[in-house]
Amino acid sequence: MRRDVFQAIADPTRRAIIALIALQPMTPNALAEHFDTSRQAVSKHIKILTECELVRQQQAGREIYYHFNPTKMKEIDQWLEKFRALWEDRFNQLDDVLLNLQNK
Amino acid sequence: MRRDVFQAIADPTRRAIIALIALQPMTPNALAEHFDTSRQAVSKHIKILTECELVRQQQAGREIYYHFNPTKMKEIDQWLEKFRALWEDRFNQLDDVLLNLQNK
DNA sequence: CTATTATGCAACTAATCGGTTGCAAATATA
DNA sequence: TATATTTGCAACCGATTAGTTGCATAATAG
Repeated sequence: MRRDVFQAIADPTRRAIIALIALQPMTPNALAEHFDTSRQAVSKHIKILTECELVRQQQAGREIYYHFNPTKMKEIDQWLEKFRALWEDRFNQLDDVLLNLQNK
Repeated sequence: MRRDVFQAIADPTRRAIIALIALQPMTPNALAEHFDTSRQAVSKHIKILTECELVRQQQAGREIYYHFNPTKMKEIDQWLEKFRALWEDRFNQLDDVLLNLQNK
C-alpha cells in the first residue's frame, strides 16, 4: 500500500509514537503502555509509519525495536520551505508596524 | 467542528489548494478549474482549511476570495522543530564520514 | 423584472480509518 | 518438552472521509 508522510503524521497517536521513539528505540509492547489503546492498535500505527519510512525496525530475538528515521521528516520540512518565506515576510511587516509605532 | 492543521494538510488536494492560493487569492470556482473534481468538493476542502484557519475569506460582491494564512502553518514548523536537530545530527555524522573518506 | 452566475448547505454513498478480538508463529523460560 | 511472552496478521465494526447530486440564496447582467 502506498503511504504518504503527510497522512502518516495526521493522526495524533502516530505523532506521539514518533515523539517517543525519537528519544529512544522502543518495542510495540513498551509503546502500547503509553497509550490508552490495545497493542494491536499501536502495531497498526507502527505499520503505517514503517510503510512511509518514518520508522525502521531492528530485530532483537523475539523483540522488535522501532527506530525513528529523521531523514523522511525532511520531506515535510521541504514542503514547508515554500511557505516559510511567506510567514517570515509577515513577521517583517509586523516588525515595520512596530517600528512605525515606536517612532511616533 | 474542531479541526487539526495536521489533518488538514494530509489531503493532497488541500495541499494543492494551499499552494495555489499562496500565490494569489482565488475564488472556489477558479480553484475548481485546477482539479478533476466538482466545485462542491473543492468548497468542502476550503471549508476544512478555513475551520483550521489555514485559509481566510474576503467577500467581493457574490465572489469570495480565499487567502492563505501562513501564520497557522507555523504550528507544523514548530512541531518539526523538535526533530530538526535529529536530522541535522545525521547530516553532521554524514559529513564526518565524508571527511574520513577524504583523509584516506 | 428575469435570467444567469457564484456560492454554501444538506443528503447520500463508497472507501478508508482507527479501533477491537482472535489466532498463529517464533522466541524465551521453567 | 511444556509454557509463557512478543509480535504480526486477518476479520470484523462503527465513525469519518472525500466525493457526488440537488437545491436554496444572494449578487450581477440583460
